Amino acid sequence: MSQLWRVAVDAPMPEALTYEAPPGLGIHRGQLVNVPLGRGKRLTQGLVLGPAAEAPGGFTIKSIESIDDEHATLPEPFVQWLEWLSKYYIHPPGMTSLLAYPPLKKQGREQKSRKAPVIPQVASQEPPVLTPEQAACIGAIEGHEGFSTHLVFGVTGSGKTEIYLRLLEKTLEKGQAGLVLVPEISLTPQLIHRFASRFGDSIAALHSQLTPRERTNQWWDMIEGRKKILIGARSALFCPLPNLGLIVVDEEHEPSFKQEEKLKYHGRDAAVMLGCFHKCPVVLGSATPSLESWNNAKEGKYHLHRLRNRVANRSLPDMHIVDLRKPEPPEREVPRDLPFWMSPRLYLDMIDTLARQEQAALFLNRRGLAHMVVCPSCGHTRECPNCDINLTLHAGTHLVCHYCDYHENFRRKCQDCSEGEMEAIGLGTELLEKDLHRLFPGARIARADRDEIQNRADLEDLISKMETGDIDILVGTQMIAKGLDFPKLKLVGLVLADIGFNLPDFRATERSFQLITQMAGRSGRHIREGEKPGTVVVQTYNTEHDSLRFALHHDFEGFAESEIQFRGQLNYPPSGRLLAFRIQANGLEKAQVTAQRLADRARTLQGTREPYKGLEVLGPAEAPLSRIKNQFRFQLLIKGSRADRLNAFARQILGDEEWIPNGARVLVDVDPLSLL
DNA sequence: AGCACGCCGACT
DNA sequence: GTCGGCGTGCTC
Repeated sequence: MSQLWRVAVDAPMPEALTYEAPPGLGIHRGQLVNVPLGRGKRLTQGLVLGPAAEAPGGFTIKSIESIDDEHATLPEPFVQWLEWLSKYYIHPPGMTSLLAYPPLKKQGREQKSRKAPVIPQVASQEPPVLTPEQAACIGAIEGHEGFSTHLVFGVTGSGKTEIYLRLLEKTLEKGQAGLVLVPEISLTPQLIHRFASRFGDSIAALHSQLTPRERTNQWWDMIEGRKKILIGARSALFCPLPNLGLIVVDEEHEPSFKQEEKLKYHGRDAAVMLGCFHKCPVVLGSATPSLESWNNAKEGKYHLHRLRNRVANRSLPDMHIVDLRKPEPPEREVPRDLPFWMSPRLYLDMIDTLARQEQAALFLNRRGLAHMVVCPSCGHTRECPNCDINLTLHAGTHLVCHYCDYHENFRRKCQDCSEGEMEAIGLGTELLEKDLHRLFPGARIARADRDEIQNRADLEDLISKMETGDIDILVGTQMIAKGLDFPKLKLVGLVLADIGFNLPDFRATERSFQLITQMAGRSGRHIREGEKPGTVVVQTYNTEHDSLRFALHHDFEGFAESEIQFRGQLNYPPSGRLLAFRIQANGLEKAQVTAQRLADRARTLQGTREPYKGLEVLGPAEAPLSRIKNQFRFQLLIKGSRADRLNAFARQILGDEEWIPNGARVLVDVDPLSLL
């Protein structure tokens, strides 16, 4: 009898399929092969995972058609990593494995392209002199052999990038390849430029703006060793680099590292595992580390490296918190008709900034705005008695918890101070811009939000206008908080910090803290020692909020300690682990029935197995965006303390999936970041 | 996912 | 009569 092989085929099969190898075809693990699948003469690609012990019943075993000779056998550590991804995130092994190949065939001969090259030619630059802190950090990381994970915790401007560059230099000297992951948003030409000025044409890049052809060419440049350092968004992990020597994850706290569809992996966590299989160091960097990473560092799983000082002794900005409930009387006269969102303090700071020919940026987090209910006189918001997260307003009549489905009627009168009337606040960047034109006639105002900035070119244009000083006031959402570095920007205003606090998500406080700290980092980045530092004004109805108390003093560690302790009380990450089931169906009834059946299966299973009794099953609850294009959505949350147990539990609940009604879908999100 | 099969409406 | 719409189901 000929040899049987397990092949992970490019189809949504929960397991690899079994094929036989025709004589003479030298099959081994890690090869890409073509196999017949289904009744027609369809051929599909698949990754050979290994020999099969025995033939499964009920199938006539088919033969592997051929070996795909365009692609060499994947490195063994990489195959192990793919298997881990598939198991950990409960995703079909074939659909996971096939992500490791480029979208197009290899280009025979280099074509002449009129498009600008992916990596620009730039003049090389002398490396700056390292600060003692930077040198110590590099030395400490280099002191480790094989796999280790390092969290570089350094305030904005403390020179984390220089540390990555030096470590990458050493990696190249050893003849190894380096992988640098950054959030898509910060993968700008400026960043690639900076790397190119140090490593010349040893750089390849992968990001969403590349055409399939460019992507394929970059992939081969790395695989065949013409390029040594790959910079990319999370998907760059799937380029099977031979001889990988270092992985860097910059801004490791960024939520965009989590893929929210298909294989719902976290780029940072997947990077750590890839380093583990490759036995190479992984360096995570952030000014506001995720609490997951911070906790791992505190528990000794990651090595912590602190950079406490900004390079060239640049000072941190002054932070001011403005209480919108009772703004302080202004020092000087202000117009009587200031809009409610503009405190006298912010107004005067803007006047002064503009008078000095410096720039101001106003930031408004628009997400979740429609649902936000706040008491204007005391700042109170209603929380769920079971989940300790804010309730959201539905149809203007009742408040709902999206974790446990708790309902209560919406009462106008504030139940905390019995004075104010709870109200939903409406505010958008367009309104801000309109008011600003009235308040600062003649000022050049630019708006940066999803409506104004549609693509990379728009963002480039905005950046260059900020750099040349063609903009006086910048108004925007999320996107202006990240990674931008403008020398003339001296005042940053956070218009309404509360919007971030009140999202119905246990990570809301963490997000707020990160956002405030990031915004603060934008202000006065290029101030020299002795000069007046930049200014940050944070307006809020809730001055006592934890994220503000700590951000005010640039105290990440204090914040992390307090927040981790709070999360621990309710077993939220990083103390506990979460797993979310997402239920979707084309009818409300069907979605509801499926969700209930799933919950019943979960609770029944919990009763039968001792180790599952420590898990918590929450829900099912209607998802906040409960209907999208007539797809009705519910979710079921599982809380536990151990990832392996949650994983096993989820697999058993799903079982053979035969119980799922036709037209309904049950998706698993392991370590969900967003519960919205 | 992708492809075959199946069971109903408007065409030469 | 049959061409083709896309809902349903299966793949070692």
